[in-house]
Amino acid sequence: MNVRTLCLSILYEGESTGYEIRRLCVEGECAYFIEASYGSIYPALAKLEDEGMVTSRVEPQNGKPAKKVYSITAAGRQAFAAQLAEPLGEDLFRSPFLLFARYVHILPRELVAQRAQEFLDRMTEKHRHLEEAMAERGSNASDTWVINFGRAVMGVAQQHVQTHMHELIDLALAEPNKDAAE
Amino acid sequence: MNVRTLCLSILYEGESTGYEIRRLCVEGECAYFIEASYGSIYPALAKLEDEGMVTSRVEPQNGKPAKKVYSITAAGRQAFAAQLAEPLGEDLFRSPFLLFARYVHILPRELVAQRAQEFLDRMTEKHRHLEEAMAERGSNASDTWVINFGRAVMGVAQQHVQTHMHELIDLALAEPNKDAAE
DNA sequence: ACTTGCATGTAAGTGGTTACATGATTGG
DNA sequence: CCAATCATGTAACCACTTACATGCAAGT
Repeated sequence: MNVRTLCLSILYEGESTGYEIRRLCVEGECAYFIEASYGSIYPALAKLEDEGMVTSRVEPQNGKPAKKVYSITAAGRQAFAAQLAEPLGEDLFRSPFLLFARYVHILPRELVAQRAQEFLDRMTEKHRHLEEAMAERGSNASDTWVINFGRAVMGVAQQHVQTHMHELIDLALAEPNKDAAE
Repeated sequence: MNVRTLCLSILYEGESTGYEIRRLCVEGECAYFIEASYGSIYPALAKLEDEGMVTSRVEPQNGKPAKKVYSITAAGRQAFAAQLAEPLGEDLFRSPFLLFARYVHILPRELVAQRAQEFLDRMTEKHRHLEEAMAERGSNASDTWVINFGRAVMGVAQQHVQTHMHELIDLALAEPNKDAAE
């Protein structure tokens, strides 16, 4: 979905700031994987305030710059629920690596090995992250459901790459003469 | 990646037209899941021709409008390979349904059941599509690798939803009085 | 008569990202 | 002294989507 809805969903759970919302998405607890930058979050929050979906208060901090804490309003909650009731957009999976993988036969073996390892590392990291999220907190039941879905999917993805990456690497071009160079 | 690279990747395998490229993506064989509309494909092809990455020839057809068949050039092949050698963008998975799922406790049971079913149907369809792609054609080894990855992931995704969707539905709001209405 | 499929393309709009601007404080 | 973290925001840019414009032929 869009950043607007993302903001409402986070504020639905409790007060937050633009900075924190961004952190939640990038490093974050957001198990359903979405990313947003400041350049989209701050304008979205400002617009939501304009529309009366959220309110803000400035909270000074000692040693740190003041922060603008946003809270969702009744209208905001209603708008969010209405949004969820509307037909959902399609789920999309975009993988530059899988495009890369289709052309390993024209690429040097070394590069393929490196990219495959990087892909595996990212899968492993995401899986580990979800395992952690599960173990840590007493999240509510639906959050748990979402995390478990993610765990299941990431689990096989990681395992599949781990056990089959060498097959992909073997399809790559013979590495350009390394010994001959020296 | 971007539409430009997408076009090069398809033309790398053989001649094609803007119309066909779009069909390949939307309905298509493109196992690594990407979508693009005419509004992005046609300009991308025109620009690639400007840059000498592709050439085109107009092919009249009887009963159908003439089509513009594009072919990749040596420069195009080189540019594509160079593109693949560059650091890959991150794989991203965006699921409106998983956002929806986190808030089932504030949504009517009927709606949740419907959306969950729709989600399952889409998973099943995608999985079936990959199974078909595998069975059908004598695709090359790297394409097969990519399809197998997709099959593995889609397989568990589908199965997980199938076996656990009722748990999610049970978390929904009690359905608003239906019998009382009449 | 109307819709669907084939086929190409443009213009306007959207929903973002990247980079910049600012500034205080803490830690290496 | 420099980098990083906290914190907010804007402006320029980008890729892509949606809707429009055009047109012919075959099927219903």
